[in-house]
Amino acid sequence: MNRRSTLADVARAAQVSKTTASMAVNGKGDGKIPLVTRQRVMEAANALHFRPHAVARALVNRCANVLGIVWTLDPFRRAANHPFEQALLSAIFYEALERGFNPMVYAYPGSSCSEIDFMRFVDGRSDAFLMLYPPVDCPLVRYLGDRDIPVVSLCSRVRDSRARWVDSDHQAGIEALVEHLASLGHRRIAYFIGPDAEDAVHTRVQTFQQALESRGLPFHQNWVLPYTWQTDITDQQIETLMSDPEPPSALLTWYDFAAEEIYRVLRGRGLCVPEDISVVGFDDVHPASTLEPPLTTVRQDVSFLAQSAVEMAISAVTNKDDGEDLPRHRICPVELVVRRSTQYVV
Amino acid sequence: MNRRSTLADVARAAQVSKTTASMAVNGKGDGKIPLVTRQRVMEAANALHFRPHAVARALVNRCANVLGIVWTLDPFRRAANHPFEQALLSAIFYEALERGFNPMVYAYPGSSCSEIDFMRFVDGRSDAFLMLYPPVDCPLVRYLGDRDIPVVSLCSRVRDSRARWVDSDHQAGIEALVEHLASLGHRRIAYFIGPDAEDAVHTRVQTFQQALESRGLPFHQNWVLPYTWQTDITDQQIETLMSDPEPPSALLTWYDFAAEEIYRVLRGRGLCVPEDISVVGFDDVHPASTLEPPLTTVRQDVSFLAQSAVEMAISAVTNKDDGEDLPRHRICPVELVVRRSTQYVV
DNA sequence: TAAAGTAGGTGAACCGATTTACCTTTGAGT
DNA sequence: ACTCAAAGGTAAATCGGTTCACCTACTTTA
Repeated sequence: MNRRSTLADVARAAQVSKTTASMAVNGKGDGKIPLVTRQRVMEAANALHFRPHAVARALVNRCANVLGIVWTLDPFRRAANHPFEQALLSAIFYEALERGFNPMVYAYPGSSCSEIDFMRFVDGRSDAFLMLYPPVDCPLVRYLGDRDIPVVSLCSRVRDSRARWVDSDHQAGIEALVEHLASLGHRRIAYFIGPDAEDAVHTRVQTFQQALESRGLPFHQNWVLPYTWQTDITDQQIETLMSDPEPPSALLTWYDFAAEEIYRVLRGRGLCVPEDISVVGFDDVHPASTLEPPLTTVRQDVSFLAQSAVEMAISAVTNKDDGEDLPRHRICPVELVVRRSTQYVV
Repeated sequence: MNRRSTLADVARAAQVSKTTASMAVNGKGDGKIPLVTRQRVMEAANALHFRPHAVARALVNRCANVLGIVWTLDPFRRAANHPFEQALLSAIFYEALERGFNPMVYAYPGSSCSEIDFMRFVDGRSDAFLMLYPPVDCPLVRYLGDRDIPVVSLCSRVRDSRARWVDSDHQAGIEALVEHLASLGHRRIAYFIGPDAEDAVHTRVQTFQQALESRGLPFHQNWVLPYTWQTDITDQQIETLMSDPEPPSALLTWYDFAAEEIYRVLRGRGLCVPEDISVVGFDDVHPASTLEPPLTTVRQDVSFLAQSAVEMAISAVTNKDDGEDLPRHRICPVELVVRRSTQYVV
C-alpha cells in the first residue's frame, strides 16, 4: 500500500487514454464509451483502489465542493455554551455532507477585522460560506460579496444585497407567545432580551410591543430588560420588577437557556413557576423539556434552517453563472410548544 | 473585481519570473533575491490583491494543511447534546486554526462501515484525522493506517499501533473522587456508568473497584449500573438501590449531564443532595457549577486535550518521513473540583 | 463511388502553484 | 588574461485530474 494510484495508472492498466479513463470513472460520455470499455476501466480502478484526488479535481473544476462554516470561536461564546447553536452546527454539517459538500470550519474574525484576517477566506478552499449570526452590517460579508463568493447568513438578516439569508419567523414566534399568555389572562408581561448585537432582538422587541398594543395591553419600555448572563444582575432586575406595585405576571425570556437561569433566580426569591409567575422561552432545545416545570417555548426548526441554508449555498455555487433559481431569503416557520411553565393568571 | 489574480499575474506585473515571484511571496530564497526585487514583487502582489490559491498549493505540496475532524453526527448523539463534546470540538477548531490548519468535518460512518464509506476520507483533502471517541477497534482507524494517513484519537485509547491518542487520566479522576468520598466517611458507593462502547468505561470501573478495595470498602457488582438516558429506567434503578437495607450514601455518575438528571430523579423521590446522598459527576462542564447544589466533579482539561491532539496530528503530518519527535500517546491530568453536592456521611 | 456521418477514442492544453536544474553576469583571485 | 565562484534569475517539469479539438475507421446515404 505504497503510493496512491492516479488516473494515469488506471488508464495504463485498462489500456486506454486518460481522457477515456476519466470519462468512464465519472460516468460521462454517454454513447461515446461502450459498456465493455467502461467496465474494463472500472475493474482497473477497483483493482488499484483508485480514488480521484479531490484537490486536483478542485483545481481544474474551479470548485472544491467545500462549504465554509463561519462561526464565533472566541472564549466568551465557547463558555456560553449555546445548545441551539450546537444543534444548528451539527445539522449544518450533516446536511452539507449529505449533499456531497465538505464543511470546513472558520473562526469569525472578531472586532479586529482587517483585510489580513479576511484573506484566509479567499484562498480557493471554500466555494461558499455559511455564517452563523453575523452582524447585519458585516465587513466579512461585504468582502466576500466583492469577490463574488456566495454567502448565506443564518439567523441574521444581513443587509448586503448580494448575501442570502435564512432565519426563523421571530415575528410569528413572539406573536404566538403573547397570544398564548394573553389568552391565559396575562396583562402585565416583561421581556428579558438578548445581546444587542443579535439581529433578532429588534424584530422581537418590536413585535412584542405591537402584539401587546394591538391587544390593548400595556407596554413599558423599562419592562424590556437586557439579559446579561450574570446571576446577580438578573436577580437585581427581578427584584426591581417584582417590587412594582403592579408586578408582571409573565416573563418572556430571550431563550431557553436564559429561562433556566431565571427559574433559579425566581426560586431563590421564593417565587413559584407558574403559580406566581409564568415564564416562557425561545428555541425549544435542551433543557426546555427537562426543566421543572417543563418550559413553554417556541420551537425553531433547526433541521429546516440548516437544510435551507445549505441548499441555498450549494445552489449558489452550482448555478453560479446561470439564472438564479432559489429565492435568496427564507423565513422558516416556528411552532408554539405549550408546557407547564405558563398558567391562568389568578 | 473580476477574476482572482494568480502568481503569473504578479510575476508579469513585477517583471520577474514565476519562480522569483513565488519565492518572494513565500519569503524563501534568502540571499538569492535582493530586497529591491522582493519589494517590487510584494507591491505587485498587494496591488493585485494576490492571495495564493491554497488548492493549487496543496496539489503540488502534497499537503493540504487540513485536519479532518471525525465526529458522530447521527441523530441520537445530536439529541444527547453532550456539552463536553461541544467544548472539545470548538477547542479543536480553535487550536487547529491557530496553527494554520483548517479543520474539515467528517461524519463518523456508523455501524454500516463499508469500504465505500471510507473512501471519502482518502481523497487527498485532509492530511491527518482527529477522531472523537472512536471505538478502540475502529475499522476506519485501520483503513487510514493502511494508507499511511496519520490518525489521532481523542478520549479513546485505540488499539491500532499506528494511531496516536490523547486521553484524560481517568484513573486519577476516579481515584480522587473515591478518596474524596472516603475521606468524608462514605463506605457505600454506587456508580452509574456510561455506554459500553466508550473506552473509558472499563478503566473507570476497574479503577473504581480497586480504589474501593484498597480502602477496605465494599464493592458490589450490582452497584455498578448502566446509565441509560431514560428517566424511568434511572428512577427504577434508584428505587432498587435505595430499598437496599443498607443503601449507598454516595453516587458516582458517568458525567455531569447524567448527574443533573439524577438530581431530578432523587428530588422526585424526596431525597436531598447532599444531606441524604452525595452525588459526584465527571467533566466539569456546564451545568456542573450552576446546578443546585453545585456539583462536585472532576475537571477534564478541554484545552489541553484539544491542544495536545492537534499538535500531535500536525507534527505527524509535518515530520512524516523524518524521525518521529512527539510521543504518540498523551495522558492529560485532571483535577478534583469540590463543590456542595458532597458532604460528611451522617 | 464520393460525401457525410458516427462510433470510439486520443493528444495536449490547462487549472495555479512549487521546485529542480540550469543559465547569465559580474567580480575577485592568481 | 583566465579561472572560478557567487549573485540573481529563469524555463520547464510537476502535482492529478478535466476537457477541447481533433482523428481514424467504419457504415450510411445519394
